[in-house]
Amino acid sequence: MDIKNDLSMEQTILEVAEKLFLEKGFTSTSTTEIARVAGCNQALVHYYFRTKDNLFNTIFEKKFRMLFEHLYASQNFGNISFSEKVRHAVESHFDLLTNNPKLPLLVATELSRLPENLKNLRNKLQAVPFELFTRLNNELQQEIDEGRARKIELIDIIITMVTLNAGLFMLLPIANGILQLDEEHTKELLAHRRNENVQVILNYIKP
Amino acid sequence: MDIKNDLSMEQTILEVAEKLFLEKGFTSTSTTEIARVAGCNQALVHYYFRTKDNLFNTIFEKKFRMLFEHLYASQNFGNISFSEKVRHAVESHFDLLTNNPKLPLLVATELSRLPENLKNLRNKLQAVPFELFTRLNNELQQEIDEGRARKIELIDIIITMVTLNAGLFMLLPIANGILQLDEEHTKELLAHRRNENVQVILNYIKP
DNA sequence: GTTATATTTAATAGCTCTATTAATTGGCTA
DNA sequence: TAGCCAATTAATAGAGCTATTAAATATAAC
Repeated sequence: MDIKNDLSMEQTILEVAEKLFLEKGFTSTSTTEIARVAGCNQALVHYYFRTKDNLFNTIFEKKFRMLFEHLYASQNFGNISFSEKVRHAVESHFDLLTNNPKLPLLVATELSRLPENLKNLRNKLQAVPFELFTRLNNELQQEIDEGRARKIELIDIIITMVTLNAGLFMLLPIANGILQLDEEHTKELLAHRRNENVQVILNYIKP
Repeated sequence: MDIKNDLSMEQTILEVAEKLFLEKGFTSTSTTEIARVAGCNQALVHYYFRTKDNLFNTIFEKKFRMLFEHLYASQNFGNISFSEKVRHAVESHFDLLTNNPKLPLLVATELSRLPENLKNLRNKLQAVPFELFTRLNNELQQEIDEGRARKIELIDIIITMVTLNAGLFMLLPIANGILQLDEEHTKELLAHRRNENVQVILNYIKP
């Protein structure tokens, strides 16, 4: 049905699998369906990746790593004010999710249901760069000392940002269904909420 | 293994099914396992509920309805200030999720993957009580007019509250895994975030 | 105590899924 | 062209799942 050409079949399988896992989760996606959509025999999926678990973990690890490393990477900016850094972090995180709207739900689902996977992932991730965390913490402390922020913990800012942004994308299909939004209005809603989420965080920090 | 007595077997099956569906989702839960945990023959599950879909929908509809009706019900308070009403709504929503921590993820997962279910649910729900929405909107307008709130839409307050609270519970297992929290520290985190989420919303509204 | 009714079980048909194995095809090289 | 290796397929074992059917057991009614 969905045969792709001019890509190696191994790559095609990976891409099809990623799409299907994101749409339907691990359990509801079968190697049989992956093969059907990729346009190859089902045994080929196992030839390249041996097990369904292997295939899934290959994809999942890459995506999970991306989410995390993005959080660090989005903070490599020098000479702007703290609140501009916060704005940039929120927007950058939001944009990442806009490009990967189904990822938060997949991550939440698969890690809730198989917490032991989280242990493996945790070991494979580079540790949270304490240097970065410390630096941001110092900047925040300075903001507080100079009266530009209320007394607040950095971790709470991060948790608020992540739950707010990821929560929106995880609940978006429901909001769409209830509010009966078409694609155009969904885009508008997202553009609007991007600004609102920035506002929520900035007001949260404001003294 | 988990045989329960002194309840009708039909009720036991319902309770076991609810627990398993919440833990593992629809697809990963089998009627075979439900029967095993309930301590009865697998055919009995189908005797009472005919299909797995039926059983799931019975449970899911009840839970979904609860989530919605709670949102309305938590707003039947007369003589307190608007910001106290907001605080109460956020805390009450948070507490509901504390008692049903796995529900948001189940709802998000199953409705994302089967959007047609959402249509059925939508019809079965009582329509959003416009009277309530209008009344709150009027109160908010008055707050804005009198300078106690900045110019803001009611729907944005609601979206912020729901994504913030539900997002936290959906991501909690991940936070637990990453931060290595035991049960005690998880409780502390939740108690803390309950206050923070109130603060986030109140600051979001503040002029 | 017998009969009707509700509850529960055993057995099984019919699927679909994962994973493996052996055979087939196709391209490249010597 | 023969031979090697990678890519691909056909076939299938073995398992689990849903749903149904018929039989067995318990419960209540008369």
